[in-house]
Amino acid sequence: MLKKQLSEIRLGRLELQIMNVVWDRGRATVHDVKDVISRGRKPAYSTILTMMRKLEAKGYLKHNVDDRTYVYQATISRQTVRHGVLGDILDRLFEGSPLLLLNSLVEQNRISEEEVREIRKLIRKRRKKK
Amino acid sequence: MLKKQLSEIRLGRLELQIMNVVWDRGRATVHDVKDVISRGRKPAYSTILTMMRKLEAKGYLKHNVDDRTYVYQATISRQTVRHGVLGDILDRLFEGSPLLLLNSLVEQNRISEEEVREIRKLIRKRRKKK
DNA sequence: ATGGTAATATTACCTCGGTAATAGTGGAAT
DNA sequence: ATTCCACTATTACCGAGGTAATATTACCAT
Repeated sequence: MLKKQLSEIRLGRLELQIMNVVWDRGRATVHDVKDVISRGRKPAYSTILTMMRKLEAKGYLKHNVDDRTYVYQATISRQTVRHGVLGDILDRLFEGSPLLLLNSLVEQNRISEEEVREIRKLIRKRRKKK
Repeated sequence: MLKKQLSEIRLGRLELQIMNVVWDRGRATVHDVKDVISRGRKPAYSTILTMMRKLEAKGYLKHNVDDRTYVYQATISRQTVRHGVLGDILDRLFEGSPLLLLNSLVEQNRISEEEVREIRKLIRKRRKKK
């Protein structure tokens, strides 16, 4: 498979914001993205345009022309990027150990008993599917 | 406190490798780091040197001179960086939801019943400490 | 046909991580 | 005193993410 190594997926802040909008909406124009993105200092239309072209050049987006307007869609799934990025920081910052990562989440009070119950559910569901 | 926002911590691949060596050893010279880092195309001594100077300029390292040689130490803890980076991708890629992140780990088969048991232990331990 | 409008295309620049060659410096050995 | 050695300091460059002004294009309305 020609599929790019997951660990090679690297997206900057703005790139990821753009991808998030496209993922959320399924399809999005430059204007759509510009309208959604608001973060203090909002990027200009031409900035978004440039970045979306670059994302397309990198193969993360593709576009169709609809009435003279480019409508972009993602060619890589959110899940794929999530897995790639997570695996990457797992390796680089947590010695490849999910437990260390989990521990960090616990220390930040981001996991409580409730989340633990949910995880168990997820695991059981997964086991059944297999 | 003047403490920099955690979400602003951004370390490149090589920077993180260097920090990892310094964290592991407590203190390290440029040579120490160079000796430890080996990743296919190994960086030149002067590359490590430059990066360590930059890390010091950014406030992540400091040095003492020992017999004419710079001995570096970290000024930011591994835990702090872990929390910062994790919080960052949590916000940017997982809608701030630890559960979505957990789900991603489960999908990658990085969490099984065993890890779940460990997490529960961690949480209980944490609760007791408080 | 022509001018306005709404889109994309082009171009240029900044910052930063990464890379490394080369220059400088100062103690040690002869 | 001179050379060598082992460091650090300086300098320069590349690629990529980010930023945006400006140019171009092409439809549409008059």
